[in-house]
Amino acid sequence: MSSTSSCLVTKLSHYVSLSQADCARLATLEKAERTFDAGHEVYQGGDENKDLYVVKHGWAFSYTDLPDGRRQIVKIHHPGDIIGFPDVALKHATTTLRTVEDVCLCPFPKSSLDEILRESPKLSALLLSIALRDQVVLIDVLRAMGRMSAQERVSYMLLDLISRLRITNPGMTDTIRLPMTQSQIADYLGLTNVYISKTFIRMEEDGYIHRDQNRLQILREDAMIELTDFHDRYADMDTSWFPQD
Amino acid sequence: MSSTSSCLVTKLSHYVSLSQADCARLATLEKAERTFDAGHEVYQGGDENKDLYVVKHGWAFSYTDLPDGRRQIVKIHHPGDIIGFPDVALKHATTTLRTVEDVCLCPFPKSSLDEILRESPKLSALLLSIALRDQVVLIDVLRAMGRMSAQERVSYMLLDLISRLRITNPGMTDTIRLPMTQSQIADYLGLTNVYISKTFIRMEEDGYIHRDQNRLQILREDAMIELTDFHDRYADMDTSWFPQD
DNA sequence: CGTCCCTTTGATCCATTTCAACATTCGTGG
DNA sequence: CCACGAATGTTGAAATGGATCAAAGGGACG
Repeated sequence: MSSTSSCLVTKLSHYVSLSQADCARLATLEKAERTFDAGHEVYQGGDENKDLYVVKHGWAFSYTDLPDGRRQIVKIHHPGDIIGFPDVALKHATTTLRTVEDVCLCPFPKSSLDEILRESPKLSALLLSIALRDQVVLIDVLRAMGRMSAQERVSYMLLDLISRLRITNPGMTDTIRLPMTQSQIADYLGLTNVYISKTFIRMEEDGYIHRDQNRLQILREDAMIELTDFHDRYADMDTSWFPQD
Repeated sequence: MSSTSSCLVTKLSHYVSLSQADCARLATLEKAERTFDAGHEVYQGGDENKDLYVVKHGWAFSYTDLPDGRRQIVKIHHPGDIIGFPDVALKHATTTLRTVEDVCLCPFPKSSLDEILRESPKLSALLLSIALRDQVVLIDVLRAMGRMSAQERVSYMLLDLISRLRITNPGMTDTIRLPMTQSQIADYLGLTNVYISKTFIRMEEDGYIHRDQNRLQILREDAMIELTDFHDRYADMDTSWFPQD
């Protein structure tokens, strides 16, 4: 299995150069493979926490429901992402994982982390950094949810998505495929499907975006960056303090 | 320096038993000590990221502002907490740190983490778990901000605070000291100070809470837990997969 | 005892929700 | 290849939770 076949290695080596041994360690995480249809629930909140997953292709998301049915999507997963990482700290899954489209996932057991922590300080530092960077991103989302209007939130979401996709896909320009429904976008941004529709229409009229099928073009990225005070958290991390192998 | 003098050791050994060597490693993080007056800004978002801090006593919080002044408080820090952990992944601080009252902090350099990652797999696993658990907590906050009413958010905040304080303070019953102003609570919950006032009054009338000076008693904890579908993320973590020293 | 900060109160306003109907797209089987 | 039904998106009217604004109380502290 060559390292180029692994989205995870692609994503992680964007930040720091990895030894052969470390690449091999990561590759073993993607040994197993399972495919799921669109709209399938892979595991549910409350389930015992057995596996983590690396996304090979397709989009998925994690969500929680309140008892009365209100739903909050907390994370959108793309190829190369590790799913279920936060739940490693706890005995039971805190979210439900649902596919957006047909998806291929690579499950691996929590205990694989044990080996990494014992044998590769550098990879440990990288995993820790990813976890901490994801915290920063969650904080950005929190800021959006707590203090931004609908249009600002939508803008923030689009900027975040395109920044993430650019990491593994450097050829990307200003157009993204957006396979999620407006109801799902609403559940991610803490709004309603109706208001997402109205906001998209408004943003299109105002020349911020252009929609065509499920493709979305960002026309005024700079204006949206200013509107939301957006910071790209993905482009680079501080790896200067990492232990050397 | 005995281990009982360290809030950090107290907090961490709640989850897993630590070797003498590991306790000593943690204790060195708390060697230095600085005190700050109430309402002081210790560092600002955008500053170069040099130190982390362990809280020795007093409350503080981290926040970000939008360019037009809207503020979001993203984390409230208590004794034993590590401040600035998420920013380790990045070169610059993403939030500003402000004290709520007189505070004593122990600064230590990022590079101390390097030593821990190289020398103690178990402590590395614990730090990683803390980071991941904090992600779960942020997800809970996100759910509250995205989908809960004002009264539910206030309830969630109070339950979260009391759960955290119970870790280092097992004698705690149902009454907490709440040194934050209503404006600060509003900035944490994505509301306004006016509406926080109205919500507190309503909750007091309805018999959920009782206020006296800056002490707050939770009268109907069970009802509030049900109202918010609250889960305690602090009481225990899954340490079963940790490497042994 | 005056000043400043915090909390409370009430009136009014507005962004978003809710509800309901209608339009469009898409997948599926006949 | 078309017809159908289900899911998704759009539209408009009415309702509402929380924001905004402004003024008045209350407490702590010099």
